Amino acid sequence: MGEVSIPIGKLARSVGCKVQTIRYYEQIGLLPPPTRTAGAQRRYGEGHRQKLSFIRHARELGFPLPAVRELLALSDETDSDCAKADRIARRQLEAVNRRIAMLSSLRSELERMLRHRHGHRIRDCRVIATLADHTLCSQDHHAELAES
Amino acid sequence: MGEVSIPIGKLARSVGCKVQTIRYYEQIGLLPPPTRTAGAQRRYGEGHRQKLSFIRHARELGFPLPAVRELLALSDETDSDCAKADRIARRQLEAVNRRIAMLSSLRSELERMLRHRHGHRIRDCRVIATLADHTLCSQDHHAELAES
DNA sequence: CTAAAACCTATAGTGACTGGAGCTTCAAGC
DNA sequence: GCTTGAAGCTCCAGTCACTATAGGTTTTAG
Repeated sequence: MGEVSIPIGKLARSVGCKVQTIRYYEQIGLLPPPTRTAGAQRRYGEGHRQKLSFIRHARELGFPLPAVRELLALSDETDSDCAKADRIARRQLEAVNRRIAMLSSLRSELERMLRHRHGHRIRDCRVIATLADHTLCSQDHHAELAES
Repeated sequence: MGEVSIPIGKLARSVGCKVQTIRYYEQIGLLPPPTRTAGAQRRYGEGHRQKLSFIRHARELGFPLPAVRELLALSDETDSDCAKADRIARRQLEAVNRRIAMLSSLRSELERMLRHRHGHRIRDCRVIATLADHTLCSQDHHAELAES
């Protein structure tokens, strides 16, 4: 009853990913190597499951692996370098806010479409225009196109 | 003054992506082929810019290309097959809502961290636990782990 | 003590880009 | 109208984040 210790296949099913993906994350140093049985099979504990689940969700949300690595570091960095953790958290928070803003406008547009659809035949669907809007961008490639 | 007609480099800068990415999207049939000059260089109009901008944002939000293709189809499908467009919109709306929910909880956690950080030394960072939470998942790999 | 299911390593393949080589076209300045 | 450098072209190789396959070993249910 000391540890949970589940094999890789069960872990994979529990977070909804492939077995190879887990081994891949270990290989690139994103997930710490688990203990092994005498026959060299991987056995995972609850900590691993949480971390892996976090990684999968972050990836589904479109965070690139470097960002995931940073977010993971935030919780390991318990209080070693506060300023650094603070910077990371602040930057990721901004990224999260931008994503939420974009998703919100896409959501209203999809909702509008579904509402109007009931009244049949919706002329000019604005789904594209909604997300094409630049005002919520990370990069400032705005005013471009102005010159020449 | 009939059309806008910008070259590929300018288009790339205006949406913040690489020139090659645009050519790649054309190659896989995501972006319609533009007109060409006598010397075979691509010239784009405003419609292309909007579509491309949409694709980039959708990708940044983590939508896979097949989903992007569907969303693009929504606006082309002006009223040819309402029922189909309706299904797509409904399904994508659910995906959007799940994403927003996950991002919202990640946001509160990051905000909490930044608040507490001011009072120095935040013990146990819960960023991981926040996104590790399965209740917002698309897949139902929940109750797994129960058997055996 | 089997035998099927799950695991192992190693390597190759895929999707979505990204970069580079080698050549051509465009457009700004003379 | 000519030049010349930036930007464009095609084609192909490389990267990132997985995903699949081959060929063999370990676990575990019966």
